[in-house]
Amino acid sequence: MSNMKQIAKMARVSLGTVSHVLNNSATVREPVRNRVLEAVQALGYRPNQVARGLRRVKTSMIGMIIPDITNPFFPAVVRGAEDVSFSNGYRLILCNSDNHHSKELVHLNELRSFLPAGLIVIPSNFSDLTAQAEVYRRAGTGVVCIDRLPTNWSGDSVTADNEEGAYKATRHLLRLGHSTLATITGPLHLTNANDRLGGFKRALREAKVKLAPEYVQEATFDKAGGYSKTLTLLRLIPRPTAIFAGNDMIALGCLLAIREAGLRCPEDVSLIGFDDLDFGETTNPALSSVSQSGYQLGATAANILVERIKGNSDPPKHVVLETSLTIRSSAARAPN
Amino acid sequence: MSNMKQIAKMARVSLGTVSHVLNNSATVREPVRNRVLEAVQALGYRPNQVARGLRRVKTSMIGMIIPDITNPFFPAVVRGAEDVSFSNGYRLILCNSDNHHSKELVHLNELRSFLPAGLIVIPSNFSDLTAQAEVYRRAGTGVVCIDRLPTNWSGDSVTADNEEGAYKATRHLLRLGHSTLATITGPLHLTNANDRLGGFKRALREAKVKLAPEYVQEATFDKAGGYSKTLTLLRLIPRPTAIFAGNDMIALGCLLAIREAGLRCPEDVSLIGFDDLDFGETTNPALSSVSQSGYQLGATAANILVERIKGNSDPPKHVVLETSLTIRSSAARAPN
DNA sequence: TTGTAGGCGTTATCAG
DNA sequence: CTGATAACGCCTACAA
Repeated sequence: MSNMKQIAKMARVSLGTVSHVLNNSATVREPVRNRVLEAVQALGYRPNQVARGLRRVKTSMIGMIIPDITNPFFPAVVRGAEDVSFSNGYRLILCNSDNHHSKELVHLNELRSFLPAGLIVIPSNFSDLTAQAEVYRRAGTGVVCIDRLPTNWSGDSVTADNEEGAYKATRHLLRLGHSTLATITGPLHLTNANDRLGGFKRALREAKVKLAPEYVQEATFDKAGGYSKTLTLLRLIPRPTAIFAGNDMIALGCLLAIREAGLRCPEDVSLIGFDDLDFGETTNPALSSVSQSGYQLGATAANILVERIKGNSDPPKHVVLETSLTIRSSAARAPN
Repeated sequence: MSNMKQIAKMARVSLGTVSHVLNNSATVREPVRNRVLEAVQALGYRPNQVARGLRRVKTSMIGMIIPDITNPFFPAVVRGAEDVSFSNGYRLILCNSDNHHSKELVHLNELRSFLPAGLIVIPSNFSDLTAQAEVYRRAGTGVVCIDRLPTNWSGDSVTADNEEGAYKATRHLLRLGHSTLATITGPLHLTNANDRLGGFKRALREAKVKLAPEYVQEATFDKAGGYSKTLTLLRLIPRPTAIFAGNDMIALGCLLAIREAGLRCPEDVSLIGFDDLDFGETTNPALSSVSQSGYQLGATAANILVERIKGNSDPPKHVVLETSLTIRSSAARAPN
């Protein structure tokens, strides 16, 4: 790999001049400039990112910490972030926290020594990142939280409009004539799970539909959680005729449990999920779901970071992305 | 962030000594050594990875180039790679090639300037990485190809036993009494797609079952590909009673097309996929599929890389991972 | 407009 | 066993 010294020699200029034309840090006369550019071409020179990072005290890498890339909601988020990072000259370092705050902290701490230009994090359970983010901020490194917010978060954030999405889904159920509704939420210490519950409750309140506490079940954001809590719900009297699931994985568990209980979806119990993951199209019945763009979540976060890196120091941004209801066949009119 | 100079000052030793205790590059007397370690503790020192990388001409990052993290087979691969990388002190830089060889080359070229310790790549379409890999190899950087092999690849590789997996699936179909079989393959210039076709053909040959060329359809590795080629297959006379799909995404498309043609799976046409992705459990009918571990694919590759980094210079390794048949309900006895 | 030189934090070589 | 010191490749005052 060639370096600036070789370029300088070949172009018969000094090292500094090479740097100047490469970074436009000083106007260099055309002929000289051209000689440098030609040498760069000839040697296939590319700046050594590591040396540059050391000198600038900031590399062109963006750290991304997510719970688990294996969870089907996250790949799109990562892709969105990677795309805008890449097109702005940044690379993504991917870290999985498995939703453990301790692992998240390890990543946060260790990533610092890589001098990333910024950080995108989907907080783990019980996350409080105030202290760590402050360390980064002091080093001039932006941190943006997405999808859910850690406690006390006051920095940049991008989230979906979870409350509104849940509200729309619940209204849809209500309009279909359901009056015994239930919900299986994600872990309620997660802001997204909690906001969705809020939207669900608001819709019921507005429709003056009662909600007994047993009809709200908290689960983990996965199939197993949805499955077991659905079994619980289906034993209730009166049995709910509609379930709003905190996300599609939970909804998948619901579907399994409903089938196993010898009931039919949507004839006996209607179901709406959240996230609108790909598999929803091909479940039986096809899953109605609140659609949010994971891609946009990641892309928006990366964009904010790029702005911050460029020097934007506006007060923290809190972007809230729209959600919409995708109607398929898992929600139908309430049985009499 | 503290640095070695501060450690040295606090421990009243020279910079070099600090380096020696940190890297065990020389035996340092207990008391001195302890003073250093204490200072490290006290200041919460962590080596600056960027400076270290510059000096060593090698960072502790592993580059990973995959087609698209959004394709449901790849997240597990990435996770496997990330896990063993992380536990060995390496971080993963994730790049998406979208299966374009040109984008893959851009990544390959640009990643060099980050001085990665190694590279894991799932080759794109029509990939020939010989030249690039040679450049890396000369720099002492290992490159391991996984899942499918680029043309002329002679370096380290990890793949699934695609031929054997396809063979098992086809045998299963044969044993169920099918005699008019068809397959929808992935793009046949991809080694994995081609190997699967090979296994399919071998099973038929051994069973002395004829295979007319129209019963082999090549498609892209996705739902759309499976859908349109299934429509083609179902128009054939005699209509195939069993389809072996090149992967689960294709199988999903098959399912849709079969349904749309007014036929039933598995009563009218049996179906087996490849990859055994999560959604296969919840399609209707649940999808039988050849199971391969994406996680192992990634983890094994990372392990090879770690060995190479440690200095292992054995001849290229070609690890082939086992595949197994997961039987669910999409394949049944042939209709009379 | 161009060149010079110091230093970013580490590691490695080589004296002592 | 420990300490100086010179790189690694790049950027940026500052000088010329």
